[in-house]
Amino acid sequence: MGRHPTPRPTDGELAILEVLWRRGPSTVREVHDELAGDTAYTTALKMMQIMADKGLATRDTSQRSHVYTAALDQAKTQQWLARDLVDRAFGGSAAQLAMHALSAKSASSEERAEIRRLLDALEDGDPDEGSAR
Amino acid sequence: MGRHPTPRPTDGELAILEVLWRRGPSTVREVHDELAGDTAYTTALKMMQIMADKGLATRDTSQRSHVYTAALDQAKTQQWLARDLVDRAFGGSAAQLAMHALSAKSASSEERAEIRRLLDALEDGDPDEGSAR
DNA sequence: TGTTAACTACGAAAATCTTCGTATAACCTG
DNA sequence: CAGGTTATACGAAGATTTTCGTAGTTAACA
Repeated sequence: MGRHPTPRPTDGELAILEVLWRRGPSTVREVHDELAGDTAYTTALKMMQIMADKGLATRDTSQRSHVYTAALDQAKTQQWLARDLVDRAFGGSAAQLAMHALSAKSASSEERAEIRRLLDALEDGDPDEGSAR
Repeated sequence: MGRHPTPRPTDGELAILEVLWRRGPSTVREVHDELAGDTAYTTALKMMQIMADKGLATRDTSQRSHVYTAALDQAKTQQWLARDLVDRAFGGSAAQLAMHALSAKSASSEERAEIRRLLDALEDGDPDEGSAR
């Protein structure tokens, strides 16, 4: 089974995942109704079927209306998307991505404080780790 | 012509852009030789032609061997990729992306210090801007 | 109970990505 | 200058993404 390393979700899939995260397990109808765009019902259906095939979502087919659930929670997915971009475009440096993101779109002072707290926590965690691999 | 909003570079295109950034303006042969994978010369050629069509790269055809140049420098591209991911998967919050990236792949103490300096600079720039926009 | 409504499955089309083979044209070299 | 080398152009195939229409099935209800 799933010998795939789980592919990166496409834009369309990400939009559906967002609905699943917000609503929790949902039927195609429920997801389709929340999707902003004006796509046909069967488009959402097909995408969700493909997502189940790929392992991006799981589905319960015990009822007539199948119920889909995101395979990974939002935080885990965000983490993996962040790591993926770090590897593909930032030479593996998370700090580089963090800084480019903050430069591109600045954060509120509250968010900045939160980042400082995270940095403090990392500081405690490993006082010095250099650019380990 | 190219009235495209400049599409996101694909994985293959990003690999080529990385070579162009490292080497500066280069011919297809030069890029192909540096590309890790064992793809055919004409594959690199085709991709670079498409990149020129899309506006990801420009090319000088005055010589027999055309010379390609990345349209955007690495920093600008990284900034736009970061912003793009922030919008697609982090609800527009750069801070969220920054934190997920740092959690997924921690940074060295030196990098952490650099991030603090950036935060300080942002602090000065706009003492308080909340979640404006 | 016979229609209508709601669902899933299937197939297919248009776009884009990635991969090359082949055809041509231009350049060197002896 | 002939023959081999190196470039670009073109076209095409297989995969994937996004989009639906249609078909067939199950459920609801009047």
